[in-house]
Amino acid sequence: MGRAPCCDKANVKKGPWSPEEDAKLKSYIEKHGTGGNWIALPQKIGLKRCGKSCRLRWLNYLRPNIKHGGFTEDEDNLICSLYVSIGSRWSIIAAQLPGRTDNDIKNYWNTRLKKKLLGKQRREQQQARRDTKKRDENFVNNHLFSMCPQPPQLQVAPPLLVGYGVQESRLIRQQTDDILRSSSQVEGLIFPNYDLDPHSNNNNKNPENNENHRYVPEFSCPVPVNKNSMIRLDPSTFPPLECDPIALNGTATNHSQELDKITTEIQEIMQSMPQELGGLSSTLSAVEMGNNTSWGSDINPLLYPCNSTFSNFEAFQQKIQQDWTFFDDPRFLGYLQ
DNA sequence: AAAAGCGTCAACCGCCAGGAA
DNA sequence: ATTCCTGGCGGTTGACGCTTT
Repeated sequence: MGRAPCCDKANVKKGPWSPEEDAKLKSYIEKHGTGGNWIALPQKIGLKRCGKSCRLRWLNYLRPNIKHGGFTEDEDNLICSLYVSIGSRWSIIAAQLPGRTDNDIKNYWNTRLKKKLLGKQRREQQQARRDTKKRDENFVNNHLFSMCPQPPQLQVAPPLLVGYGVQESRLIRQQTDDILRSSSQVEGLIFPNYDLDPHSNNNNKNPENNENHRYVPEFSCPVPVNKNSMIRLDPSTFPPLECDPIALNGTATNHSQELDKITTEIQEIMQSMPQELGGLSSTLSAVEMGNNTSWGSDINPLLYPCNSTFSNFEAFQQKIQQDWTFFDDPRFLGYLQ
């Protein structure tokens, strides 16, 4: 049995409000207030409207000092920045914009601002990718050795863990993310989280999601490597290559054994994780990865503890090449640029 | 000129939290 | 402690008008 309706739907008018209805509602509320009970209000006035409808009409249209349309540049900026930080909590956003209603702001965002912001973001990201690529090329070509007058002491560690790749099911990714998030041993991690993707329908529904995690825009991940974590999973545990990743999503629950194994593995690794994460300048290659590659929304968290020291760049290169051969795995094609 | 497509926005729907009974 | 009711909220719908084909 569903919930009882708040009013008798059959005897209630729906659709646009007439000027007469507006006048009745407005004059009553101006004289007597709402009486603290919207449901009872329409009967008192003699309006064949649902109480909720009256409330909405008053709050969004009839109430004094309401501004409609004509958003200023400042208001645009404020809405955008609030949206980025708190998501679609329109009532809170509206509270920062005198005279604006949450409904108006929501409509304005959905019809105009979103497109405007996304267009701007896309242009900035394209530019940032070009700039970063150039900067890193310059850095590697011209400055790396000049910055190290002594034989460079490059601290580097192989990736402790290698992330699940594009072929993995969403469920596995979700699970590993959840474990990483819930680990209190590692602080300051930034978790690329598709659930906070502003393009997603489900984003930001749960305020808890926003407390400690930052949204990392897709295709643009200037994430400091030392604040990330990387998971190495044994590629042999991955689903077979010929699996269609989309189909896999639908059947991921059949892989419960595999999930359990991965879960245990990750938990063990998290327990042995150092409190303080390293990640000095020696994480160059990883930085390049983060800034230069097309991670897309499948970006994985990286953890990069420093537990090795190299006396020269060649040794560093060699070690990196060994450790990162994982990425030659065809399953990660497209994962790196 | 008519049809199709698109953008806008008022209004509705359904869920949830919190307070009253 | 539980149930019920209401207000508040965010997502979605659909009417309307404008633009494009």
